[in-house]
Amino acid sequence: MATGRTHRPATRSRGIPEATVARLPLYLRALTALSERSVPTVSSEELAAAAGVNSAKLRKDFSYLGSYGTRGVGYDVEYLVYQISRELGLTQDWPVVIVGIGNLGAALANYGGFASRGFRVAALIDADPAMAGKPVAGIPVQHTDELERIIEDNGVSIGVIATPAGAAQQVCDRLVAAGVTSILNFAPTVLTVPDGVDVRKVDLSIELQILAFHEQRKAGEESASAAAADGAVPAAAARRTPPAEQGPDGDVPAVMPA
Amino acid sequence: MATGRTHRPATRSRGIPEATVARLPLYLRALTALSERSVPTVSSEELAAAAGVNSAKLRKDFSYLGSYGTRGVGYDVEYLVYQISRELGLTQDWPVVIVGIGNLGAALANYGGFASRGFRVAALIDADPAMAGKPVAGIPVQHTDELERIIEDNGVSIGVIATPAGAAQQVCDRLVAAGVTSILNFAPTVLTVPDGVDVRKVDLSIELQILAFHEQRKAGEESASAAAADGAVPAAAARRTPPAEQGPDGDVPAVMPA
DNA sequence: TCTTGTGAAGTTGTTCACAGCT
DNA sequence: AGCTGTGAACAACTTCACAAGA
Repeated sequence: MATGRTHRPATRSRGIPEATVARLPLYLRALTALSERSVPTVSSEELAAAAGVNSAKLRKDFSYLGSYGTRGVGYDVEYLVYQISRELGLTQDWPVVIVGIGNLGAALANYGGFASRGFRVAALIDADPAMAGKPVAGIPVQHTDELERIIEDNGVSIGVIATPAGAAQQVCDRLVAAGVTSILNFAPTVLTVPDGVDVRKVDLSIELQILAFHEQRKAGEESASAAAADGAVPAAAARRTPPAEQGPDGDVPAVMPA
Repeated sequence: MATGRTHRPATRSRGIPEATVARLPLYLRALTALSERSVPTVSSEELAAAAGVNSAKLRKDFSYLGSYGTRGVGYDVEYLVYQISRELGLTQDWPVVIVGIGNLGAALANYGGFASRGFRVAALIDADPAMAGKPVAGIPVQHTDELERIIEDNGVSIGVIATPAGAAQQVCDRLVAAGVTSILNFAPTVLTVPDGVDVRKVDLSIELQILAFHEQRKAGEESASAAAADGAVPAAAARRTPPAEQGPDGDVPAVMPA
């Protein structure tokens, strides 16, 4: 379970850094926008600006994919779109199931960007028998009893969990047992999965807490942390202040692969 | 290391690593669960397991907050809950506005975990006049025209954007102009903000694409990347395969502070 | 004895700066 | 002349391994 990182399938670029993989969708989005405006080529500087990163990072990222640019000119937009899509596996069809069709599940089912790239909502699954048959985003909700059959019949390998926290691990176990090997978890729980299964998590509450941390720092910039380590709960401090000198820089995980 | 830790935690936390900050909410959740079961103390090993990290990392993380543990014993659950809450700024009240009350915005408004820790939905805002006055999650939706007044009246410093991509930047600009300094962005766009404003983003599509990347790797483990860099689109490859030896290890950003 | 707290080593990610190609 | 691609320096983060202390 430790780092079994000794695979080298010979050819150059096996082993794209995770940080790079995480940015490829960003580049792809920016490139798609350029493509729609029929822009033929783009420099690392321009593309980096559109994606919100710096150009050195972008060039380094692309260097892991191969030498797809032209010195003195830039990158061919269409070609890059294709290469990145291929690298991400978006040239194939990914059937996805969403489990837990509450407010969030319904929102996800309705989310357009879903279908836009290779992803197809193969089924919506909910534990509430009253939901069964009701269409959400044009797709009839099916009961949890059908879960295993649906996974098998559709060759689903990616599952989205949008259930309450209490049900998430159990749903996860069933998904994995049925053959799912990638899970996107919206439930506020840590999921335990066997090796070989990826879990990514999205947690609103965690994101807000991280923002609150920085927000608090902005507020108390010079007010020394005098009454600090004690047990005394400080009476509500000032909430709004003029923005501090500088926001923090650098990205942060919100994710937990297995 | 940097922190001179002799007797008084005093100026403890100048510069908690971002990676650590991002994990504090995770620890807090695990601790809260223990607290509810009236567990008095917990070891780094146990707590790490509950939070889904390894114990060395957890101890290192806690060491940035101060020496809150007892050697040979572990950590006092209640005390740690308080210390982390305080560090994250959750001992104060954070009024939050949600802009864009579509499927997702409504889901967020209904999300329970919201209120559970210091966060309070101060207002829901939507551009559709037909929505105005309608209650969502018990809170009446207000029109975008009111945005600036709402921010001011409630001293809001955290805004959540759940609008379509096209409207996000404009909404963001207005939020910032009105005094918001932290933004959680669900719209699939890169937001540009002035220094001192934090942006975190949550993007379903990006998460799925990252999963697809790893999923593709699992499938083609030994099929050499023969027909690789060419322009030829490979006919849909096998989709399901037995899990590979090892899932990838290490976390990945899904976020973009400014 | 047991578990924390932490230097030191190792790993991954970012930025610099410039050689090399068009 | 301009822009990519990349080695090398730097910075952040993680893991190791063990001394210190309850």
